[in-house]
Amino acid sequence: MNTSPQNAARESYHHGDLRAQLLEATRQLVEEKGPDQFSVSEACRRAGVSTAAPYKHFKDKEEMLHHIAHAGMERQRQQMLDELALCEAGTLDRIVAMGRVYIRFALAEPGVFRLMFGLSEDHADHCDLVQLGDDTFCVVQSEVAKCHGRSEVIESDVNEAFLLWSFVHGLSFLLIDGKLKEAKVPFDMEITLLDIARRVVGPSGSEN
Amino acid sequence: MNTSPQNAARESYHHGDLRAQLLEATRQLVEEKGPDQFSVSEACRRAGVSTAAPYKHFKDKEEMLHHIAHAGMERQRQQMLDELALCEAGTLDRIVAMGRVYIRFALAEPGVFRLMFGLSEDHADHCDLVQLGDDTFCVVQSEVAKCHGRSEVIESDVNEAFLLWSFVHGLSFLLIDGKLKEAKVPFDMEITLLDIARRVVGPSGSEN
DNA sequence: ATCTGCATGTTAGCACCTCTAACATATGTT
DNA sequence: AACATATGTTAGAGGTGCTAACATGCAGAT
Repeated sequence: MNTSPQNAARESYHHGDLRAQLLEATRQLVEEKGPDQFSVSEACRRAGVSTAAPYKHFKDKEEMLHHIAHAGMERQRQQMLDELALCEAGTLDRIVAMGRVYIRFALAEPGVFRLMFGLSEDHADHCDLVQLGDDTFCVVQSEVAKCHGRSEVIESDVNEAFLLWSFVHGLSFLLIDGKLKEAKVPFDMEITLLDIARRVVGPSGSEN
Repeated sequence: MNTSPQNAARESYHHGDLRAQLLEATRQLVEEKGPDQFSVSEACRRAGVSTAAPYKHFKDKEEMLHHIAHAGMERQRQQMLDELALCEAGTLDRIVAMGRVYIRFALAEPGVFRLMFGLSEDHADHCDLVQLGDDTFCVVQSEVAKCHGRSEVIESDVNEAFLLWSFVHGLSFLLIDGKLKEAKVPFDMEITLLDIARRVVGPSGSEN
């Protein structure tokens, strides 16, 4: 807790803010090198501590990454809520806005985005991540229902929300994996999102 | 080249079929543990050779995984062509069939599927993977055009094909990541695919 | 048939990584 | 002041990717 807890060079034996600084280093490295290439050692180097230090704050490497993924989901969710606050209620614009935020987040933080969804889905332990994702999904369902003039979510709303989610999720991955560069697909994000919203939250394609 | 190149216990100094056997072990491990958890050492153990042996056949770990991803793409592509051969030309069924194969492959071989798309998109080196993906994507474009009664692919076909790809890609990942378990989305694959095909390769949602 | 070259296996070892144990130092409670 | 606790350190075990140097066997030239 000396002059500058930010700087690596510290004068006191104790760090003062190591936990937060390790998490920040982890987040940066996940972005720079990708979740796979992240190493605890490198985060330690960046924070200016020994390689054993993190284990006073985190159970293991997985737990560090888990925190990053969790924070990412909360950031993404908050961005959605912020964007929704700017749109008129019950309009397709709100659907488009959520998709825009989803994809914008993926493009802005591809490393964290990959972590959020790529992190092992091994049942428990990560149930808070699953919970956060579900919460966000529920917001989408609710918006779809409102577009149809309903205040209650019915099964077809769930279905349409899930179609929308699949689409933006897939588009996000194709974009950050660069699959659309070579395939020379000329597309405008805003138009595409509106197009999809119209096609999905519109006249149904089948009786079901 | 003795009695059984399959069995780990070999009598001769030389293995006879190490390259193929290492690739098979790699494929198995990628499925069992996931691409991240795969280790060359373990593949060696499974093939019954020392940890240095693979480097007579492959440049590095990355190259081994690359082969698995490549083989996966070819398998997926072949499955698509096989399935297409069973469908009547110019029908939506063909679109549905391709989506079905895509998702079925992801569910059957999630490890390889992740590898196919998760493997570093670092420019060159993997250009053959990109090429294979593009080839498959071109087939989708062509099928979309045929559904519209065209023999030539025009820009709107590319766009619709890309919407379809995004959707099945996203759905595949959501499924193998188990995101749809907790969200209790009740859906029938065949109906959903047909639904999407109708919505996308149907009346456009916007003028563009 | 033998010699010799090359492909393909081995062991040894470096550098790096995760994580633990044992020890050191600062902090705050009594 | 004494002590318990939190949080840092060094040392090291065990795993991993990969290379260098050496060993073995196959195959073609003489």
